[in-house]
Amino acid sequence: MTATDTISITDAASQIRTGKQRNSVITIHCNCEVYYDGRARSDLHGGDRQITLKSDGTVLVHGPDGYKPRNWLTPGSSTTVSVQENTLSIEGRSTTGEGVEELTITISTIYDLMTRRLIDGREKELTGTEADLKARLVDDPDLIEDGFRVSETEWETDAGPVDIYGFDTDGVPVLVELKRRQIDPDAVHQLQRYMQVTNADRAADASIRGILIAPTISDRAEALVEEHGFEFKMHDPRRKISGTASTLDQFQ
Amino acid sequence: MTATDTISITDAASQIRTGKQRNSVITIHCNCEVYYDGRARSDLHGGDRQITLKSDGTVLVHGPDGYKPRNWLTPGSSTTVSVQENTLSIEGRSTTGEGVEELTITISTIYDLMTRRLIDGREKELTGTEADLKARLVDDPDLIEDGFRVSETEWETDAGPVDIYGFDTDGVPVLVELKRRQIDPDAVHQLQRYMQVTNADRAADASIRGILIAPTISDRAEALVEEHGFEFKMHDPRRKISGTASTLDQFQ
DNA sequence: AAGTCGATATCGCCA
DNA sequence: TGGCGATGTCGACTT
Repeated sequence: MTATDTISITDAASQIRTGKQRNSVITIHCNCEVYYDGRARSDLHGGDRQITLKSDGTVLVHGPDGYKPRNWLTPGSSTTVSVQENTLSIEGRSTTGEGVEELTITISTIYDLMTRRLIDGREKELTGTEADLKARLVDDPDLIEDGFRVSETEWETDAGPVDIYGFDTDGVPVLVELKRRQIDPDAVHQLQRYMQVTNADRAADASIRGILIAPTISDRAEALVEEHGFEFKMHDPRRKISGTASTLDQFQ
Repeated sequence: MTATDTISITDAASQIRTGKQRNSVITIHCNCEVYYDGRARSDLHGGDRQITLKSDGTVLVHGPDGYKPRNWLTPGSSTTVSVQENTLSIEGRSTTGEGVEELTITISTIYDLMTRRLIDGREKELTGTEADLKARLVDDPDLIEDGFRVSETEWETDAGPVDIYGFDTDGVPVLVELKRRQIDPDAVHQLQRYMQVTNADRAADASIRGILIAPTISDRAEALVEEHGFEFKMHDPRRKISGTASTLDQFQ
């Protein structure tokens, strides 16, 4: 046994090779450098990281902080392991995307290593998405506006699909743009383009309304909303839709 | 010792608590269910996963495949560990973002567990980004167009910052929009908005050019480019910029 | 295969 | 701190 609390390079190489053969997930705590060349190029200096080799070829190099990996290879990559004098190299290669991507991990010290065959389905129930919001509004159009009548969802135009297309109580056509997050200028411009191509198909003076539905709106976006004569309605993607501040009470 | 190759719930709880106190990264291979409630809501059924508790509060629940975690909490979250009859619960809570987010992991079996203090700086050299491309074009404007003169980068307009603003050999103003990836319709619309607000500040008949620079362009985007009278120039973010197909030879 | 768009996007920059 | 755009975005869905 070695004096330090680490795993020998040769032991680690053996375990990694066995794990790969068994389609196991391999997780390592180590000190390493990482070089990446592909869509971009990066040099990650020496440091302690967690390395994950998934059974679908994914490679993740995580630091001790942050949501995103410091470096990675996307699913479908292939990896090889090799032993040098005092280092263990893991070289990954991906050709699934456009062009070749390569990741070279040079490990100087291995603190911990574990391999395990992980079996997991993909079943996950997720609610609170934009699709859920749309479904609820279609199911109960009064939430958009009293007497609103839905004509079509994902209504195709030359500028792309409109989330909800319908008519108000006066029979005036309405384009509805949904966002589960804050409305930014892009969202307003998107609605603006829908309005343009839609109006182009109609009499020039035909009236048509544009409504944006989201939990919040940025200042710049709000200015654009007023400029274009659109309307903004608050909503909580987790609850029922609300009107603007002045009409909030009716839904409380 | 137990007959199966697993770790006892109480042992695991002890190790996790100790690891958290030491600001270690904790990595677990286990069978678990995960419930999330926050910006959305999700139910992840039982399966084998890799769980990572980072020293900054980040929680990641990875399956055996894919780049993205099945569930997660962003940095700054706090976690508590508790032991039930036959399960180990890790409950995480984040209040850093807008609203509260909660993640509940119920572990039925622990296959492997390791904790380690990982020390890593944030130093990483990355090249091939849009910023790099812009720097190279500013450094050598002839790459954009022979005789091009850069006036400003990130030039602020009412529609947002223009990547590069300059003049061609005839003194005609040029707005340049850069993308390190393919030009999509959004990018063309973005340039269109810059053109609009810029032209609004000038004589209505003042000429001004719009150039999009990217490695490729989608069909729909190309149609928009022609419609608006813009120009598209190919570039390889890793190499030197090229002209359109007809002028490619001059750079070969 | 390519295009398009949503995301519990995350992340960094700058006002 | 909020707004805004880039990301080696990823991933799902449509054509």
